[in-house]
Amino acid sequence: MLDINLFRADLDAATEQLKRRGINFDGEHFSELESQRKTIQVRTQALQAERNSRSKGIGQAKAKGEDIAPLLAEVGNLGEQLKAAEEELQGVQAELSAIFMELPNFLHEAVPEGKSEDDNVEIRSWGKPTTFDFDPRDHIELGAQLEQMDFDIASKITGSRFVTLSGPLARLQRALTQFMLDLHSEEHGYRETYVPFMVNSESLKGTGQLPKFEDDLFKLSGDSGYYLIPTAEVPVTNIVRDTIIDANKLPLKFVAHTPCFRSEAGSYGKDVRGMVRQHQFEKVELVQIVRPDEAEEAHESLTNNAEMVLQKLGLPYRAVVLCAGDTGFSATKTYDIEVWLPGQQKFREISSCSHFGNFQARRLKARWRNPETGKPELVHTVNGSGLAVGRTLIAVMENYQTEEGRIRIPDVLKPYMGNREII
RNA sequence: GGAGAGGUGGCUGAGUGGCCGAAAGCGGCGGUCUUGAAAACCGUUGAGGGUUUGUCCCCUCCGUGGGUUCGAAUCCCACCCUCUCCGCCA
Repeated sequence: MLDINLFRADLDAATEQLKRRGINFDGEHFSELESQRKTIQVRTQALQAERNSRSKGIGQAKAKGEDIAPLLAEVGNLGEQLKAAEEELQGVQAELSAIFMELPNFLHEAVPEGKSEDDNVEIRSWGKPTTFDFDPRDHIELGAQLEQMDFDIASKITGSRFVTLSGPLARLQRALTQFMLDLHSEEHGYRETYVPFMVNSESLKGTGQLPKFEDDLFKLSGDSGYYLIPTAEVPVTNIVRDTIIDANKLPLKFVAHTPCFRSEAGSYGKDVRGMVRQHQFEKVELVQIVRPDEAEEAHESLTNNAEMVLQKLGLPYRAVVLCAGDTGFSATKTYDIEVWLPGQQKFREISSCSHFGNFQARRLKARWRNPETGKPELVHTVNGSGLAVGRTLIAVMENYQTEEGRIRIPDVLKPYMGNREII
């Protein structure tokens, strides 16, 4: 959530910021609500103060054994006035809060202007797109030929956008997961974390998926109100919701492997074939909770941590900074890492690393105690995929394929594959 | 699923209608003492918001949401969570 004080202090500047997001903020409506809020709040608090002092007076009179009947009569309809004022205030505050809950984060000044992913800017690349002396197959064909990846069976079991893996290919996905978890926990200093795969709506509000993006989520029936997680970011970041963290505990660095569930509403016709866009997929997620002055650096290093997975796997990739129109709701700046997929002859997103500033922290009430001020202040949050396991599996399959349609095992995965060389 | 107990400040824990934002202890911070440290002693120490910039005043918060009352941590209702026992069960 954005800081309402930025809007009070300089409404024009705030409105300008939102324009970069393509949002026309109704400043007049806001100002009107704000002045209402001010008036009503002052009145409400004055009434509360009066109630308190009169009640106190009655208490003291009673303690002295005086007759309190005249004092009670004086109170009159104060209670009713107060109740009305409190309800009015609540109404205005709810309206303001609803507006702010739906406003996206301000963009970092380094974010390039632009409307779609075509306007993202490459910042670096690693490796060269893999070349073959035969026509490379895509993962769908490879998986089918190996008889270890089946979309038809999955659609029978459940529906479209699911997959079954079997045999060595299923193990390869597990190997990738293990490899990533080990790399980040042993070499990059993240704490391995296991979390619930279902969350309540408070957690989803905290990280920004709700209230605006309910359609992208799977909600459980029944009265729990729980949702399947769209990413481990939700349960992991909510670890620090409603807490004040000691300065010496920061930064907190978590790595978690979870399945992710996304309804992919609005993506009909996109990546309908194959494992690129599924309702269920595995992901290893990196989350950092940091001091504000260390956030930029944390974002860079977290992105590097994610890239290291691809380097160790020997998969060519490039990193881009997302343009204004492509940057997600809660993020102030996002780097996407795109891996080379020979089957599509394209770079495809395999990780998205975002810096949220204090946007999530404000919703989460996640704070740290700044030793310099002695006061609780909002932390900053940074996270990214490290990596999307399903897409990494695809990338390994397509980049490591042989002419016969088999898959060589990257060196770093061999220990996790019983030293197997090839599938 | 059934029966019972309980949710209070960073922690432990008192508080059954007004003098309670809340005892006491621990912890934290500052100081005295000390060559230094410990101990001891003294002081201090919740969060959010409003008004204002007059650092004076005011408001809210004792699991959450309602209610009763002039007045609620305290009484009533609903819900959530934790613990114990029984049942069922990976």
